[in-house]
Amino acid sequence: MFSLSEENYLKSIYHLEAIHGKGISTNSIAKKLETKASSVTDMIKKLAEKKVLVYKKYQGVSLTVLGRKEAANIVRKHRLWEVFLVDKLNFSWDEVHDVAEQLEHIKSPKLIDELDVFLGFPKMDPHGDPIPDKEGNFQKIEKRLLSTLEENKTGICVGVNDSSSDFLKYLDKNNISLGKKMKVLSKESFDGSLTILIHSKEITISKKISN
Amino acid sequence: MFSLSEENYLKSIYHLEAIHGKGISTNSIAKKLETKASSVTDMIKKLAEKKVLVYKKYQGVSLTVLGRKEAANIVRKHRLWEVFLVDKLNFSWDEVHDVAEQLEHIKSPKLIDELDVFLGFPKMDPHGDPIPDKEGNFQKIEKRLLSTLEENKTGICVGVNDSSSDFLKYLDKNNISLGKKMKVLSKESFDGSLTILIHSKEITISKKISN
DNA sequence: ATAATTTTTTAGATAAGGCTAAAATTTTTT
DNA sequence: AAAAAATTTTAGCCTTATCTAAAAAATTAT
Repeated sequence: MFSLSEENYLKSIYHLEAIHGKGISTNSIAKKLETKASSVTDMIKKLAEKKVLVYKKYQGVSLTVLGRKEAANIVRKHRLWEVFLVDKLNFSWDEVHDVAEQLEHIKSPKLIDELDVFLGFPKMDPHGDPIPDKEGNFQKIEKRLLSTLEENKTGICVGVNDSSSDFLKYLDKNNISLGKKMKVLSKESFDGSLTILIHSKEITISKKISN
Repeated sequence: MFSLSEENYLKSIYHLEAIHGKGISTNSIAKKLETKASSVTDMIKKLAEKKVLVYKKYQGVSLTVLGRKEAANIVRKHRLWEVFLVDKLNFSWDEVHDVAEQLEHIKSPKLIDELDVFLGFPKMDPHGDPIPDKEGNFQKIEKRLLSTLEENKTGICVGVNDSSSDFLKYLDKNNISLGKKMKVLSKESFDGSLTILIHSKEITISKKISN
């Protein structure tokens, strides 16, 4: 069994590996968890003893198969709870993160199985991120940044890269949501800003948004 | 904001006050929480500083208005989650306690409000215990122990005094559930056992069960 | 009313998880 | 290749919530 703190470390390392591959540095974990590198060193030693990751001094860490499965399960719980909050309890997609962050640590296999049934076995969370199954596997769908789409090409919004409340509220205000079609009308090479057509309305968005 | 441990103390003291009135002893709290009296002394000092209870050395504790409201809210959350588990996720009434014990500590006012809406503002949990509103008030319904019912009188099961899995499974096996009518046919004065008519079937139950 | 017993509190220790400051190691620069 | 910089680890300390053992107070029995 893992403590709340151990679970948060596992989850962070899991997310970091998804982006940067194996060999995650102490500092990057510390940054992600908003803690100090020295605390991270202590914890990864403990997690290495528990066989969920491999650690060699000064070399960063990598999850073991066991660790990855454990982490995927926490992510699975997080995302299922997000679906529950949005679909059943009228939360908007910018409100769910903090609550799901708490709910993901509830320990009960039956609870999460039944929640999955109750929600109709969703494959995606409200931000377009995939929900792993119990083995930790999930559908990968082809994704590109809007900023890499060429002029006059059309794409469908399948996810967001940033789940901060501020960003999601911006999208809501501009009527951008999952499943929406959008066409790139023009790209400004000076600052990378983009004019797109969505809902037969033209809007201009910054490079930061399109990324 | 209260820690998980502080919340558990508040809840225990709240339940003890409901049975024994004000002035709850250190030892009784220790027994309820399966901890040591010395730990209780430490914690109640802390809770007294936080103004949720009044404490005088060697005199036991009493909840303040603030403390009672805080505790009632935890109980509210616990019982709403129990309703959710039984009504929506196919849990049986003997399986819900441990999970609700975890869920009751999730912090999000919106979550619990919306859950209340989603469940249709239930007034009772699956064991027949009342669900307090946000102010800590709840419907009191007249209850008597089955063991105090006279011969040839009929009553309706409105709750249970023991929510242990073993007891609830026993009730399931004998088809006893909330709302069931039962008539006392005879009382055995020797051991206090009772023969009752339920579902047009006669069964004999021990004093322990009827209490 | 004094002695024995029970309850409660205090004192000191422990484990988890985090911190700061300093030391060790690795990486980057020159 | 040595010096400088950055990263990582170690050492020692803090807080929270526990515990045990001993002391203090209250209660019960004689």
